[in-house]
Amino acid sequence: MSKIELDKTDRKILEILQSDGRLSNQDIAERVSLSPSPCLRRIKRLEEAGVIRQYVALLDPDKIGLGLLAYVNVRLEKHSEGSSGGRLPAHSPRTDFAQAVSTWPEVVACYAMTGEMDFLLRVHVEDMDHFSRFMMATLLRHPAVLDVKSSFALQRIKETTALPLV
Amino acid sequence: MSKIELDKTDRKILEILQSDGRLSNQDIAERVSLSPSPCLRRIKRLEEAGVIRQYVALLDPDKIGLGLLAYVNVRLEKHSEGSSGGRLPAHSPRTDFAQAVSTWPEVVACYAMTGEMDFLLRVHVEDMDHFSRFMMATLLRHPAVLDVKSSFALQRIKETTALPLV
DNA sequence: CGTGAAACATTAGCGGC
DNA sequence: GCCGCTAATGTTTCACG
Repeated sequence: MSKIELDKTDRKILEILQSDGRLSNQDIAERVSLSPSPCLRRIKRLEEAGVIRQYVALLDPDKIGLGLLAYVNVRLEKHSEGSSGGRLPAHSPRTDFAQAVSTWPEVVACYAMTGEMDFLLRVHVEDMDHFSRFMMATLLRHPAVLDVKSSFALQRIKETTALPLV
Repeated sequence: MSKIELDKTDRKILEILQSDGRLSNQDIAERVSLSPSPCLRRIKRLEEAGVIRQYVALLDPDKIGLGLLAYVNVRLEKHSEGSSGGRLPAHSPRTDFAQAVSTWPEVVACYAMTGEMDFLLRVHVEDMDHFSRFMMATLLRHPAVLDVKSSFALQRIKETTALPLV
């Protein structure tokens, strides 16, 4: 569940796989100056420990017609529970909203956040038209939503899935 | 550069590769009811067209000691250019800032945004201590930065790199 | 689009440091 | 403990029908 011990070679392997997840074990082995079998054993160990969570292909949003990236701050209605003490209710506005979000394909990420706004959503859509349809027909129609503030990406300065290896 | 024509089979392939980027061509071929060679030809075409941008391994931030995810809104100083008309200056606060951001490993994403705040940064760090060091020693020390507002992720409701295929 | 064959990659077992 | 060899098995890739 928590932190894993990584030596220099492990970090090198992770760096390589974060930048090219399809390199062959042989190539990786060569780059970390190991023979294929111990290299593969390390990779397997990292996968089983959950350090490597998944291998994926990253697509270009523009090439598949998703030209607009929005970040939407959402504030939910305050639910006055009152009665049942500190217990988490099975159907709070929060859990309802979290469940709904998971089913909306436009929303690729959603975090509960500190600060005034309760949630931050990352939304990929075709254009403003699609975005406003999503807002009117889906997000603003959800009963738990109190208000929202949207911002749109004008320019991608930096964007990587590779985490810094400390 | 712009949109590419995708048929049903292409979309199926992309969906599969977005969820498992290391599946063998043979497996993919089977799942889309094709034999390996036309399947490989399609994948190669999608890679060359730039629809598939990259294959990567996704790591678990907690497992490598990056327990804190922050979103930081940054506002830059207003630069009074005045003289040189509409031309983009080679050293505006904006381009300086964009270049600096690219070199900070904690910042994994940065977008220029609409709205009051000029930039949105996604920042992965170990803990609050590391975060406040990053703020004091790096972000707030940059001459172009006017002010910042930070929020922290309390809970990951949804997080995927897979884009919805329209 | 599919077949087949050569080139290449993966992976388990075993011995050595 | 971790490394590297070997050998069987499986995969990719391309010319050709």
